[in-house]
Amino acid sequence: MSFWLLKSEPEVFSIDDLRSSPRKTTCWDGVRNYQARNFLRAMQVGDRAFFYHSNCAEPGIVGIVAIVREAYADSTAFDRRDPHYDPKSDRRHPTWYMVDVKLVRKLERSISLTELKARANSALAGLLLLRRGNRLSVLPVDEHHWNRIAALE
DNA sequence: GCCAACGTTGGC
DNA sequence: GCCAACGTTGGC
Repeated sequence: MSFWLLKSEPEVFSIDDLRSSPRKTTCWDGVRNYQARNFLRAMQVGDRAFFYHSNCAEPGIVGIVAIVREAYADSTAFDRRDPHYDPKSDRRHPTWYMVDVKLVRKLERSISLTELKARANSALAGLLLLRRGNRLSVLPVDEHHWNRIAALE
């Protein structure tokens, strides 16, 4: 089992939106960065991911999700009217992929980016989320980092 | 709203 | 292949 972190802007899709989704499941579409896409394709059913709120008043980890369907073609890339439309992606050889994720639970207490940063030089040294200039919306998380973060809740 | 960081595009 | 211009991300 591998561990990941998925960013979402809460004004676009929040942890509460996921909680109120049918079967508390959603497809994680719209990823248009090759490195992030490669991480999506490496995900396996049963993997866990932190749900992270970005670009908001208090960025941080707000929940835990499970991967419930492995990577498949992101259909929004084929839809001319979709903001994530990409004419370079074709149905036979898709450029972009998505996975399905299901809510495991919303954290009782969010873990803010500030809190994570406070441990950037100790318990969470090397955490990719804290790397300078990091903008990837899909990131792997080492198991020992996962455990240390989970212990902060 | 600002701006640093980074990815992509396209001319050459 | 280089690199300037441009667009996006995301913290603040």
